[in-house]
Amino acid sequence: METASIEREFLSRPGLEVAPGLLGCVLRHTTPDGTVAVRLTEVEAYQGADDPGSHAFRGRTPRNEVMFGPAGHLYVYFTYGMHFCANVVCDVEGTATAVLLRGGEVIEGSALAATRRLSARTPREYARGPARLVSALGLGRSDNGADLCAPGSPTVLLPGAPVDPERVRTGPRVGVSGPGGDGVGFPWRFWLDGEPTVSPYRPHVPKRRK
DNA sequence: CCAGTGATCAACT
DNA sequence: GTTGATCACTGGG
Repeated sequence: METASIEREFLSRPGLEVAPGLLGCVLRHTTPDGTVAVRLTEVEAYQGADDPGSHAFRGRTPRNEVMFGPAGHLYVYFTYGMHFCANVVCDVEGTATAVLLRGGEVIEGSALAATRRLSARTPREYARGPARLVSALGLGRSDNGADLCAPGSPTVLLPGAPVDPERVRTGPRVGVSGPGGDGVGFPWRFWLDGEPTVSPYRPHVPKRRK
């Protein structure tokens, strides 16, 4: 029997509560080219209206629409003119919180991931970083809104081997200022200690005007 | 270190 | 309708 996906009920809570529980879980995506699965080793929580770092901070727009929908769907966005990143939408419908998938280990479809990540020098780099993870899985704009909890979905979130709570580490979010970023406020980034697929920390850099 | 690349959105005409 | 700043990043020096 096929392994059942993570239950939507588990995800229907604030992203901050859900995030550490996603470590060790598996995101699997199937396309005509084949299947790649990634075991999550690094995630970040994003809140809604009271989180300046969140895409949902300024309210509902066409881009962040799926963040406001029910839990268990994928929020995929395009950034820096060339990259996609993916979040698991959390919380109840109308409340936009989510968890950014920042890093993971490819545990299935390594050969296919390699063809999608030509610049990677070692397999650990296939999904080390949010845009790399999306690229390795073969996700894109058309996967925005995909249901991760539906039986038979080509994009599915599965439970993984249990994680030792002692290995869960927390810290500020990457590339985000204010609450939950820099050293300020809350540690909204979660990762598994000792995993080589956790992306390097980079502080937020304010852009200078020309 | 820093350039690339284009969608997005607020602030304007 | 247009402008301009910003951007939850990556790869190459």
